Amino acid sequence: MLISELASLTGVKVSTVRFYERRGLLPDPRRSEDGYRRYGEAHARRVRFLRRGQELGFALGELAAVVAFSDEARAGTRPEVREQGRAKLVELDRRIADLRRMRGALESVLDAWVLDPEDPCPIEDSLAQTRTPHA
Amino acid sequence: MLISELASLTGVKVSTVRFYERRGLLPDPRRSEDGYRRYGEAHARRVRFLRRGQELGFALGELAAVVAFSDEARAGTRPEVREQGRAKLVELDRRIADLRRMRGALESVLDAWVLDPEDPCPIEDSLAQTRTPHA
DNA sequence: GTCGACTCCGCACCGTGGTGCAGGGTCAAG
DNA sequence: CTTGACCCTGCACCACGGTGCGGAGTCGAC
Repeated sequence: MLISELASLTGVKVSTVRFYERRGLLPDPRRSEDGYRRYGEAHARRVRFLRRGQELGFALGELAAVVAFSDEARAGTRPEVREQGRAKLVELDRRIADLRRMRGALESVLDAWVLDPEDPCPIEDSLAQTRTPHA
Repeated sequence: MLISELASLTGVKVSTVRFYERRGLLPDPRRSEDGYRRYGEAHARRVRFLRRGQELGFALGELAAVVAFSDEARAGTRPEVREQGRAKLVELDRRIADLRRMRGALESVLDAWVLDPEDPCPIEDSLAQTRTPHA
């Protein structure tokens, strides 16, 4: 398929597809005689993955790493790659736990609806543990 | 406390604290005679919330809305505010579900570790449903 | 009273993730 | 053979979320 088809199929703009290609996030497609980019289903999957991953709060750089990792997975199986995968798993767990806590707090605010103005807001509180202040 | 104390307590830079203030994300602190900003625990809670929220993939603008919502909650209880809260809840559920799916996919890749190079990568696939292509 | 560490303000700059435009080519329909 | 809808490249620009710098004032210790 042509670039505009890929774009509309995945809900991104043509310029964004080319941007992903420049950044190496999307493998260079083959070109037809006229120089037009020709895409397949795998490209569409990749673009959807990138979009959704971003919505979930991953940076393009991270997604590039995941993508590289999954390529590695098919190719090789080097142990540091496994390590990275495990680390990502831990991070995902943390993220999920935080979102669940936040969700719970929001729901209880929505339900109970009576707050003492002197108390700290439970939504803010739900994420407020001091964690590694990371530098 | 002074700005640098707040900053180191919450793991952000002094310039970032001032930036949040400019953006209206952090309430203007009272000032001492010399014009220095004086912060309390509530400010620290707010900053931690903003940081963690960002890590979870919320934009500052969204967090500003949540913050405003939680302020509303204490103050008033207008029904459109409730609506927003409900909408946020749905979004959180969606996010959590996606992260769980992604986690599961990553784990199974890590466990099974044998992939047919012809199959689509399960990690990519875990997020690949065509959803509202949003404009 | 001057040193170092802090504060203030304003403004300019940076990386990330796109978006748009100029200037050009391709292609099918009328 | 022109018109419209596509495609190409390169470059400039945008919003977001900060970050740093200059120039100036403040504060505690020596």
